[in-house]
Amino acid sequence: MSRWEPGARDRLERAALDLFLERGFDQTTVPQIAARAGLTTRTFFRHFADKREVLFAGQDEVPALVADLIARAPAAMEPMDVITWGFQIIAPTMFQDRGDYPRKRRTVIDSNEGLRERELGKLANLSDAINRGFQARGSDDLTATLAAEIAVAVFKVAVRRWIDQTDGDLSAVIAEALNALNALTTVPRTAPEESGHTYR
Amino acid sequence: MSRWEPGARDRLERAALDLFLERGFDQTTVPQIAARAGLTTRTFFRHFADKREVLFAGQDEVPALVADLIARAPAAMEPMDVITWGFQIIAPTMFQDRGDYPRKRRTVIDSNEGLRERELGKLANLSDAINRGFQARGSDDLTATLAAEIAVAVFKVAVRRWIDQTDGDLSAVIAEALNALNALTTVPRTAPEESGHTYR
DNA sequence: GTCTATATCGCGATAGAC
DNA sequence: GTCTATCGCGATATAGAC
Repeated sequence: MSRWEPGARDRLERAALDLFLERGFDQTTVPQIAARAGLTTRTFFRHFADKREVLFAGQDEVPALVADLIARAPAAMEPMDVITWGFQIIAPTMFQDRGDYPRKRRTVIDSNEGLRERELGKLANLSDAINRGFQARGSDDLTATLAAEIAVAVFKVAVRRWIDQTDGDLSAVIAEALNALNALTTVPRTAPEESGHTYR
Repeated sequence: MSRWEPGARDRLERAALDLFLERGFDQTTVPQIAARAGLTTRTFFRHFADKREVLFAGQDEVPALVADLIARAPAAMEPMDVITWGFQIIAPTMFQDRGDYPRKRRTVIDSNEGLRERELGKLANLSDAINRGFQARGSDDLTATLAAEIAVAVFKVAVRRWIDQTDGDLSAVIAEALNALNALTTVPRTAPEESGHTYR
């Protein structure tokens, strides 16, 4: 829609990922990324707040989408069921047809402390949105916060496992993680006690 | 023990926290911190990898300590019980006699995205150590990872609540969080089913 | 798009402890 | 002498200001 080549943002993302894989994140400079995309350093920073952000493009809309989803869940559903239900809805479409991209991206992120931190920050934003979603449904602060943390933990663990195993679909891995969580939290206590269990 | 004033590291930490509170994290420069501590910029970076690290001094030993604790738990204990047991042991001594420091520190960290990310990174290190600890006890990878995530989530939520409420002791807040977690994960499902529950 | 501040780090020197 | 903490200089890239 202008005199510039379209898809500048996209070209920057690709150039960056390629360079990160070729020479490492630290060894790649922003001028190098910009040059490979046929753009200037200034343009890079117009599109991305910092060098790390180029690996997290479009992720800032996710929290709002998930919040919407939670708001749409049947009102009577308990938090853990909302989580299970929500995963069933979004898992099938997540990371659809992204080819090698998720794996490459993970390789780069895992290789750098700063990138791992940035990813955790993005997940924390997601957790906050989920937290607010549950509070909007009437959960108390503590319950909503814990539920949000658990949802994100399951998501994080499942996605990593899904990427590690070349085959399989994400829904199955998520179901597996939810089952493991269930087993973990419902296992009989070493000191057996009644249902109204209380930690002291 | 030398011609230099001792406690350089300590002075840097104090100077940094004070300046961060006075003028904000971004508005504070490393030379300013060093100057207030009576040292040079170069010395600051010899003690701390970057400007953020000065707020996380000594936290790198925590994962190893927690791993030790997990290794010492009775072998028959299930993961969730190890977590409860572990909290009971360390909670009473955590943040003992730190006065205003935890609250001031939290104020600064909450005020800056980069600092929040760094904190999440530290907690991820803790989670990894716990994960390995559970795997060493024989838990499968998925169970250990989820248990570690849950432990850290409870810790994170509890500490924040403890800081927010001026009074109260940490043990009580942790117990409260564990109870909420228990309620969250054992609540009857909306579609009631038998004990060997499986998500699909 | 240009200019600039400053975070960050490599290297060599120095000063006292042992 | 060795070891360690510190300092001073200089270089570079990020990131924000203009």
